[in-house]
Amino acid sequence: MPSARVLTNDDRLPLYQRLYDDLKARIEAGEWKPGTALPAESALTETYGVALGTMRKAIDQLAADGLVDRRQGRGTFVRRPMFTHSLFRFFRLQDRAGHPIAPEGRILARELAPVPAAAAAALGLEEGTPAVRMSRLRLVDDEPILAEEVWLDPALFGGILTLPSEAFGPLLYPLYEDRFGQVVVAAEENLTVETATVETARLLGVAPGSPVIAIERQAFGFGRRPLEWRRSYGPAERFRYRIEIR
Amino acid sequence: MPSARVLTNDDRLPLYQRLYDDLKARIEAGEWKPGTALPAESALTETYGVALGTMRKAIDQLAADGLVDRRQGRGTFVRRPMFTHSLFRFFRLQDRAGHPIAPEGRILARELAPVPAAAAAALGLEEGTPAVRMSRLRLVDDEPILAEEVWLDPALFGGILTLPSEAFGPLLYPLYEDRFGQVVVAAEENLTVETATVETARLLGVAPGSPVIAIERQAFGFGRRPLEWRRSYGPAERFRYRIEIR
DNA sequence: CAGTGGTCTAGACCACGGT
DNA sequence: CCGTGGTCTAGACCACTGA
Repeated sequence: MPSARVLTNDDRLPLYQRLYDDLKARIEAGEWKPGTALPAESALTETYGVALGTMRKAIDQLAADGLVDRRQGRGTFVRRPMFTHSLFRFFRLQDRAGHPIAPEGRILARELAPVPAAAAAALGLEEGTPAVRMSRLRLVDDEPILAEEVWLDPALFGGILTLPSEAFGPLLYPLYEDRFGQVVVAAEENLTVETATVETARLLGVAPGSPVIAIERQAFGFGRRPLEWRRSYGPAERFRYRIEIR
Repeated sequence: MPSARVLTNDDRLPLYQRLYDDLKARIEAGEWKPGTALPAESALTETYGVALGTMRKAIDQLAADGLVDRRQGRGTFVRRPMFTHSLFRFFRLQDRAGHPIAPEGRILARELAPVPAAAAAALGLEEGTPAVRMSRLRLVDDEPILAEEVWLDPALFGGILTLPSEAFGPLLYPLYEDRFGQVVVAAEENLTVETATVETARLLGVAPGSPVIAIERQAFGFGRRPLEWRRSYGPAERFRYRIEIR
């Protein structure tokens, strides 16, 4: 007999909503890790004591919100977030055949530095406290497309300063997981347009004062614990966004 | 007895998909006008001869795609598209209380002019043919937000050149509908970043060469008939876009 | 072949909106 | 009060996946 699960949240809400909330909380608490499968729908209906259709509606909503992927005949899997998101969504990064191009990542600097206000607020640190700062360049065909400044809580990621440079691959988040046990499960990004400073222009190989896209990202772990704050600049002439209305 | 409706499309598709396709086609053909209600779910299940749950899934998808709005106790209504979309989605247009501000529209020029390549391709005209061109400024608190150039097929909208200027309200699409019988039901937009030309800078009240957001929009009527092409420029410093990732 | 998610049905009751 | 969409159930069969 499967262990029953009791919903403790507001019982004025529709049952499928409460199921959604509970499943979402369990995923975000790390009960089922990214890439692994949830219990089968039939198993879940038994543990919660609801009808299949109701459970399906809850899981449909999880899938619509991008928390899980359903694959017929296989199961429902906790999704690994696509953190190359803004890169492919907003920048033209395709080869002649129209295939997406994976950018390279190059660490330019690693140090302990006084954390600026925006990063401090995002990470829950006091402004000016020493924190881990990394400068990083993303390139495609040796052409710079994003100049990044990454800030991390030294209590969690202090060891990153002494890692050998060979430990760094093209992506940072797998490193966070493998070396520091911190899984990035969600993020918020803010896009604005600015003009390139002398330093940013030099890194990106554009003229100072030319327009750049600024992307500020706050990344969260389980339980929405803030893990990372970064600000990236990309050349605005590579930016494009397409929308369909209605 | 309601008149039965037979689905003629691919019967290998799920029933709810075929229902969705058929309902969508009927909406886009103008069988139910924007703002009016569809027949009740129960009536639709009878005319199509399907179960309520199946019909609901089809209508759910219409609602998810933004074609209809469901209102409990009232009905399911064909949606009037929100064409102030990019304005509110990408530009910070709020008063101190956080309420959206409706911009004013001011027509600066109306004329017949040789249609440029991009507009010609969008409207299905030959490049260089005379077409209707309008220059328009959108303002909030007398501050310019968007400088627009609008192109129209003279065969459909030629009469717009001789309308009295009092005929123009804050929005163009109601005018297209009332005066020319053309309903805009969908659009595609492309956002890029450019630097302001002398002319655009003058209209927007910014420095020439400062970054601007360029929005190209192609608007469609019933049956995806191209109705309008426009290019708008807005000051980049008012641009902001926020994304949540998984 | 067994197990998973996908589709479809039939019917009950609820909550809301307008008369 | 009636008609609308909203929620929920119970159960049948299909289609895909991998052993």
